[in-house]
Amino acid sequence: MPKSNKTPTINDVARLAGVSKKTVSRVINRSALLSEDTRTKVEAVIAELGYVPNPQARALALRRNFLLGLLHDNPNAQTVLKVQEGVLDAIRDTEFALVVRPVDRHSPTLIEDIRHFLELQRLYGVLILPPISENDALAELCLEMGCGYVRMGSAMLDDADHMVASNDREMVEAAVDHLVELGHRRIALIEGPKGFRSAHERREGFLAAMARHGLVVPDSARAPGTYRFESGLEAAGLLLDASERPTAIFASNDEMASGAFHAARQRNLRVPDDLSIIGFDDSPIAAHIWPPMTTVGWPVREMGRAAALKLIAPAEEVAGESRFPARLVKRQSVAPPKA
Amino acid sequence: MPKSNKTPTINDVARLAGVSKKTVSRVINRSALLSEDTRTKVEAVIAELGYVPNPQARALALRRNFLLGLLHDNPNAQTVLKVQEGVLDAIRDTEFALVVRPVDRHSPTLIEDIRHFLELQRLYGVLILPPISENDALAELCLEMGCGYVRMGSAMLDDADHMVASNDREMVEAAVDHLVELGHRRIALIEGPKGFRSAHERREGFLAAMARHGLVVPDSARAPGTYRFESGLEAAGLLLDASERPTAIFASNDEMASGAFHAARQRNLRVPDDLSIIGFDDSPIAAHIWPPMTTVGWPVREMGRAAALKLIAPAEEVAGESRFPARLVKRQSVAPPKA
DNA sequence: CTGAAAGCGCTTACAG
DNA sequence: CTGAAAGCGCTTACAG
Repeated sequence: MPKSNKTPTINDVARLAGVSKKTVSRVINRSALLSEDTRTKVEAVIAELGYVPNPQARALALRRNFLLGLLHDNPNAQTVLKVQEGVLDAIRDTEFALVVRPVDRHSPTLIEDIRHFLELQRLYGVLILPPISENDALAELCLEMGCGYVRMGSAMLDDADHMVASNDREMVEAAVDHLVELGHRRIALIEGPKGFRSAHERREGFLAAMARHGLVVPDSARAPGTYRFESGLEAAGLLLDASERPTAIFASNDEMASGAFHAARQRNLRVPDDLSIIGFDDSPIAAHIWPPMTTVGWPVREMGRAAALKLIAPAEEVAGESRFPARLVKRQSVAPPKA
Repeated sequence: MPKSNKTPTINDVARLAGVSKKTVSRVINRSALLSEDTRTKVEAVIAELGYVPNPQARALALRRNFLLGLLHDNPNAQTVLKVQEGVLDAIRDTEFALVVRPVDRHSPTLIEDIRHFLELQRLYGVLILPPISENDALAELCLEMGCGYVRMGSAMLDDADHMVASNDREMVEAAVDHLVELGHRRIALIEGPKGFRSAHERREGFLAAMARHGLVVPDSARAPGTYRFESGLEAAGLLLDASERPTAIFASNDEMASGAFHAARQRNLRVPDDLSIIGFDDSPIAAHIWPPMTTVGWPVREMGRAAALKLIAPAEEVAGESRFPARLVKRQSVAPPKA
């Protein structure tokens, strides 16, 4: 018997099962070349001893850690945390752990920093959140370093094994359809920042739906934003002060939509009576602002879970899914336009 | 010369420097027993080769990983993420990485789950966020497992080496003082959930300040909450429908304060003209709600950084600090009461 | 299908 | 102040 005050090692298992360490190793790693008898016998001893392979030793021998990395540039605290929860759902009761790594997408040494990080930590794989998930050089780096990766984003930027995406474009179309059905014709857009694929997708969805309905979008009905609250406030100000005031605004995310609420209030415009507003993300503020905001919600946690499974259990069914539909969450910031 | 296509190991350094591996190891680990000459020579070779010790190998030999863990029960996404940023500030350019571990404080197997986690991952140390940082059994577990730990919280629950705390009680007193100075007398409290130390501290601060000003707090001026938006809405409803309506409300966090804003609006009460509101946390919603909310902000990121430094560099100056003063962030949800 | 030997890249007693 | 040997707990070729 192994000394009971120490955690058992592969040697203890081998001795008690009467096999070599190598055979125990084969059981741990689910090698196919094993007689059913041997496997059963070894598994019994493993269970009896409560043996768990030491991750540090495996990491050294395999030159690969049992760690998943989360690379992000803090787009939104709530999103990052939900992704973390999703990843945790996937790795619960496995030997994997989650390492987080916030980065600065504007750093000139971004790629080199991450290269060093991957080299040092020898991660099993990384999940990359938008907007840095849109950086192809980063994906190539992972490939080159032999590090698994899955990108999260608003459109399929990579093959299904390396991508988990929402359907932003379609959902914004649906949001515009919703406004048009209620009778809105002058619908304005607050755009996301240049260089963000999600901003691009949402704008294209908006313009496509407007075109489909035969509605024109004058320049005065489009305003740039940065995804930040202040930019939404400013953009909505521009939109609302135009000669042809819109009856509805689609803001490319909830934070900017919140800014639009403020801009409306500053002009004594009531939401939704005088102005309908739709946001995107279904972040907490959408439910907590007054009146509660209609917005597009996407399954962040599920996407995080699926992304992690693609990395650690590609055979599982969920791991095969790459497209995750969002949905329109109807609340009280939308009403028919006043006659 | 080592093969240039491989990352250099301690053997390469030893050979080139003409010393034993052990001596190189001493340099890496900053052993005191080393001649200045040897140290300089070895450091030169390390720099030339760009040698970085392999963390996996060190982890195996030391039975300890160069990983910091973040144990939390998702009190607030923004807070968790800011702590992560603070920790990253501390471990930047070190060999440490940050592992996150959300837990469920209500799980009956909480301690056993964490024990297993610590046993498996052999973390260097963990940072524990409130409210689970208030769990003494958890701290004892860390001690027992030989895992460093630092708790974050609203009061000193442990000695300075294991604690980083804000001064919630004082700050709530300051918030009440502010209201009293403006002329408020009927000030109500929305409490945080039972069992949260922060809720306790904030309530005690509130009551102490009211007593100091000689103001009574009838039962009708205290309402329970859960730190969630909905509970703030409900609690404020109770408070505002009481016969002696308060002219100001202190809510124990911003989320509940946001609920109070809604409750006021539902009753056609204007903030701050008819009702002043102060929250706690300085979360994004405080700045984005209308009107912008006066609240207590605490230095979450700095506290995260200090906590991490206590773990990895106890000698550094910042690592010695344990008390982190919050401050009152004055915005527009507070005004003198109407005559 | 199974095993003995060597190795992953470090550190820990133990000497000297 | 410095080093040779053994060990941390696994896996990888290589045999058989």
